Amino acid sequence: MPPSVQTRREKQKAELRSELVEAAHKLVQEEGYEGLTIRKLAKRVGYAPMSVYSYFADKQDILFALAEDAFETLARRIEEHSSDDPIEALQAVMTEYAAFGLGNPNEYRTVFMTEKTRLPEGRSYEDMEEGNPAMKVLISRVEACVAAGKLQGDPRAIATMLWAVGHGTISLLITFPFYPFGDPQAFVKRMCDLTLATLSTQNVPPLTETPVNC
Amino acid sequence: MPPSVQTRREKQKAELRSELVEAAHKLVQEEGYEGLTIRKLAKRVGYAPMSVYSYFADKQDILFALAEDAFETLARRIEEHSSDDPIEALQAVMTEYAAFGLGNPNEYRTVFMTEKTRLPEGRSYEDMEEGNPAMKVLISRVEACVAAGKLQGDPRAIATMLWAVGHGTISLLITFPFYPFGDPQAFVKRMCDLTLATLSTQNVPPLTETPVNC
DNA sequence: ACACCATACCGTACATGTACGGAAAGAATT
DNA sequence: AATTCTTTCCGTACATGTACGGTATGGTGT
Repeated sequence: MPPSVQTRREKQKAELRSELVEAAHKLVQEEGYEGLTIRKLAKRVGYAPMSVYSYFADKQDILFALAEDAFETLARRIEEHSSDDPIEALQAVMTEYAAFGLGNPNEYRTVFMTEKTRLPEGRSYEDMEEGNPAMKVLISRVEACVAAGKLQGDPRAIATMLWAVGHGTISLLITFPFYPFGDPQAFVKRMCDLTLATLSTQNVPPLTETPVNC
Repeated sequence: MPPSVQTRREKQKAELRSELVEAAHKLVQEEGYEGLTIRKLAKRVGYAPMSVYSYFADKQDILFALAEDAFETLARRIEEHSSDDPIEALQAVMTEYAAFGLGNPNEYRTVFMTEKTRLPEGRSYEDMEEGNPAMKVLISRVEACVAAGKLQGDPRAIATMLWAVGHGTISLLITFPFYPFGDPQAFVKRMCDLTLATLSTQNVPPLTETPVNC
């Protein structure tokens, strides 16, 4: 079908939106995270403050757009760190994930530490999972481990459990920077090893099932 | 020493502070979490809005005071759920901790999911650890397990790792309520079992040390 | 050509957290 | 008793997020 008026308009709207995201990005770079305010952002692109709301539902939405960019960078960085050994490749995911979280605490927080009361704009959780490129890599590398016989069970369940461990570790490190975790990277590695050690010795059933014992 | 003027004043100040906390508590009960505003709170106790700041550094400080109350309740609830078997007693901590987090997401968030840039009022992390009664119980039950030979290694390190796992699990459940974790309690149990299984098979060195293997 | 309407943008207004300086009152010191 | 200091409380002011309604502009249907 030819580019209708409708689609041209949508394209223009998308362009303006990404222009706003870019401006927001610069603002954060220049003035830090809390230097990003709706009014400043609007002034930057020559709009009235309220006009920003034509492109973003609320401020959270802007932060989320920024964070999504960051997570694409993360995914790329993860894919640069791979290995022939599927377990090592999996460990690399955790390591890079942790390095990213510790290096970009604000982005990490907006994506993983603010409640998702509503999924953003009618997406299912699957879209969300596919939407987060980092999570996508995690799952695929878990699948590789399962395929290689290094892990056994349901890949999604394994990935979710790894996610929980990784997230717990990173978010504690971010939230309690003064707590004596020792070297952050070492702590991450320990947690990661701990989890993989057990996961590799047992079959992991899918998540919907309730475990048998007790 | 006799109660000086100084101490009487401090006592009165503390009373007024807890009066404010109580009022805040009622406000939250009546109007929900975001119904708690400085202005409403001040009006409730007959002060001008700014006077609240004589008793609390900022709004976060109020939320924290509320959350501390909640965590004392949690600690009491945990101590009601014990067991002769130290491992079971430890599992009970995790179970109650999870139930609490899922049942009081707001309190959980303010305590464990908002950055602690500064420790509140010159406390060390140890005070903070001692200050959180739930964490205190966790550590003591870990120590019991170590004493009974069910776990081996540094109790603080073990407790911290358990904390990381528990926190990761709970905060994901809170943050992504729509993600298909399956039954929350079952997921928590799985994570807990997973961790304890491995921890029980290996010696856990203190946190300050870096693990030997690469 | 005309009326209609969706869309994009804006102006105003409000509730909120909180910085700042001031006032009042009581304690401490002289 | 007079003065100075400290503590408590407040009034004002500002930046912020955002709700609401208005307006203009350009495309659509008659």
